[in-house]
Amino acid sequence: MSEKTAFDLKDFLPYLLNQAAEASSVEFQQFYRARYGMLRTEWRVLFHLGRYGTMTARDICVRARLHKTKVSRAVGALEKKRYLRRETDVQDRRAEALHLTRQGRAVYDDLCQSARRFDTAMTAQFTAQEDEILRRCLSQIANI
Amino acid sequence: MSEKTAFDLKDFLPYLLNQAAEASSVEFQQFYRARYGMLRTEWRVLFHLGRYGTMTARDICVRARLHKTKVSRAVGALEKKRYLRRETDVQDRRAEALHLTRQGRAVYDDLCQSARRFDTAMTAQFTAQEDEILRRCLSQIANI
DNA sequence: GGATATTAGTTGTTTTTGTAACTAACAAGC
DNA sequence: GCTTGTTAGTTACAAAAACAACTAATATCC
Repeated sequence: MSEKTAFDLKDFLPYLLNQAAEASSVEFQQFYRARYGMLRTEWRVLFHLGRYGTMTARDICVRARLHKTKVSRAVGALEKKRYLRRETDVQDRRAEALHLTRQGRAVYDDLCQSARRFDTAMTAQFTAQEDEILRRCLSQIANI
Repeated sequence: MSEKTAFDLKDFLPYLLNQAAEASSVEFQQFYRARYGMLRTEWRVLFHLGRYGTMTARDICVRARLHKTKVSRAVGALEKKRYLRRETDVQDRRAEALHLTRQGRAVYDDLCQSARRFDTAMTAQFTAQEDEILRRCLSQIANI
């Protein structure tokens, strides 16, 4: 009988995680989309270049855990917006080093500041202990 | 300078949430996809009908917080798989009451059991206190 | 040195989602 | 009754994601 296995979706951790993730992302997503016409993957790529410096698309794939086609298209879009430039590696002419332009860096700085504010606002509703546990558990689930 | 605003993605709660949500969903998603050819929205709709009984598409929209086009398509797909049937309401001929078939219920039971197992396995890595706080925080973020 | 395998990145095609416009049934006001 | 507005659900079209096949450069092995 299904009575035996009945449970609520709110008791299902993946569901809770998805709902929370979606709710937390909507606002910030609208922000960078409206302001810079960027998609999520583009923001992720921009972030990695801004935060960790020049690297190749492949490096971004590994670090950001994104598929290469997603990265390829995001890089193309960011290039078209003049937020980054590519330079073919002389050693290995398959690879290209990606780096932010001045304009790209300005966008990165702005988005980081906003992200900070978002994070701070979210965190404010929890105690320090809750926040610590929440982040630790999430990191563990995400294998970060 | 960007030094001032530098922060890691793992300090950004929406990012952590998304990574954790994705990681936690992948396995279960592959499961119901491989086994029943279902998409996430279909599983959500099936779940609501199984858990809370006959209702209209609109009810599902409200309860599951899904857009009506998503529900409409999921209902169509589930109907094609013979997991549910619709019956036009005699009072209001716009609305249709949706209910699971015997086969649909069997799938629901099976998926609920699996979901339980997934949840239990995930929870096992945390202490009771961590689990309690994690779920409470997530519910709060998700506005559930 | 040349065949074979790998790797970096792109492009094309198919699914899935998002958005908006639509039909049909009902409700309210006059 | 008839205009106007609202609601349930579908459909058509555009945006985005997923997947597979591709090109070009390099590495490996004999």
